Amino acid sequence: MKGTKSYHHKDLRQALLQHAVRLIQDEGMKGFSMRKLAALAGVSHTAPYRHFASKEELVATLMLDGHIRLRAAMLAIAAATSGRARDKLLAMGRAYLDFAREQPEYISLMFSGEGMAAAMSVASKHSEFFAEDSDSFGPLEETVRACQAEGSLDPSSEPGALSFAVWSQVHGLALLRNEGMIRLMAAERGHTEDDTLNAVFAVFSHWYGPAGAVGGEV
Amino acid sequence: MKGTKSYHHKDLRQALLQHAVRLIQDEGMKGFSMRKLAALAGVSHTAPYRHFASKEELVATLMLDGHIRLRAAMLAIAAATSGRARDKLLAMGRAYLDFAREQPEYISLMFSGEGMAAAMSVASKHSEFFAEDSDSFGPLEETVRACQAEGSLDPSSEPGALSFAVWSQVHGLALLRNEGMIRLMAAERGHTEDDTLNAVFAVFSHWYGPAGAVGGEV
DNA sequence: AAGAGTATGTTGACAGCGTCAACATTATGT
DNA sequence: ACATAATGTTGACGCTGTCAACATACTCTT
Repeated sequence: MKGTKSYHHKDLRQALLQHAVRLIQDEGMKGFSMRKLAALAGVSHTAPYRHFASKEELVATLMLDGHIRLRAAMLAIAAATSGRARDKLLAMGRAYLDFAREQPEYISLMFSGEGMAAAMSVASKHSEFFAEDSDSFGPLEETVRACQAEGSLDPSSEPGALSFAVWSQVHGLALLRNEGMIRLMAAERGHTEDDTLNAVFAVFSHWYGPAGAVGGEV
Repeated sequence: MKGTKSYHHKDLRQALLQHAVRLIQDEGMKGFSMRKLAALAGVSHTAPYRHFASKEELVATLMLDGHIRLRAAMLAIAAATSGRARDKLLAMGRAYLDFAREQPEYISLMFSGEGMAAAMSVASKHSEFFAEDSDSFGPLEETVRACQAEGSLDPSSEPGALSFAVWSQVHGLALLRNEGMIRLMAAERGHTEDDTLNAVFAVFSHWYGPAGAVGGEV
């Protein structure tokens, strides 16, 4: 076999995406460059342009990938959680936070400035962006509806707005954590970050419904 | 007078910061460069380095500035709102959203990646960062405590966690809006962005307390 | 008032960046 | 087998952040 790996790489593209994730996690968005990426993959500095029209498009692809993973993680935890929809919803929130913690650069890329702008400008050309399987909001909304049906979330609220409210708080919490705000505040008060997160989550779950026991940890 | 403006500018620094805000709002973080900024201020491309050690430090300064403004806006609206603490809290949330809308680049700079990283690395050298008057969280927490005292927020929750929960949701909502998520979703459902925002806010206020009328608009 | 010292601004250079054009090599379909 | 497309390389361009060396203007001591 030997795999004469000169010239044709077959398949780059995938290798580039993988290396990109690692590069971003190692050096942050600041230190991420096409040329480093190319070097990492062992190709010359313009080879990536045979697979991505621009850095923007590569980043957008990465972002789409992140949404697919996030959606998958939330669906998985929802399926694995037996019991009331309310428990599923809280578990999904935890999954969101976990994802944000384990792949901080992914999340900040998916939602913050660069990624979103890139995705928007690319989505107008390639319609496969924003396909169903990258929709990480849909599953959340479904679960919210289920909560309303079982009475653990106010049935009189409009489901879309309610879902957005839930998304907002877990998204906000995830970002504030990623930005170090929680660690900062927790330290000032002599708490651990995890304790603070759990306390905030308890507040959420207290808001959500007529209560009941809440399990799980961050 | 004539103002022979050659050489000494007196005072650059301030002029640079002002031009920076406009530049960022015009071209976004992507198109913001030290050299453009210098050109805008009518000085040569390294002049800014007499006032800021690096681009990072300039951005961090801008971010600090944003926090000061945000805090001021929230304090102002709180002072201008008469009535229950609960109304003050909601008004502060609106102010947060307004600030995020009017200065989207400011907010995304203040909280997202670049700004935060810059601030952290600069804060270790210049201790005036994170002074009291840039603390936009403190006033929020105070109001939350007042809400607990008057009974419009659950008194049994730990005030810090409760405040964080409130911050998380308004912060998340602001960012999701800035990233275009709300416009996207609202459009899909045939609503306006403002209607959606109001609906989400209604959910928040419904969660917050034993209810009561909620006024104001986005 | 004179001159020293400092604060501020300029010029020129450097490496690294994203991207384009021209060219080289390999894979594929007939 | 050969034409053609797909993929990779080399070299160049203008832009970026930042450094070193130099120029000019303000300020303070005497």
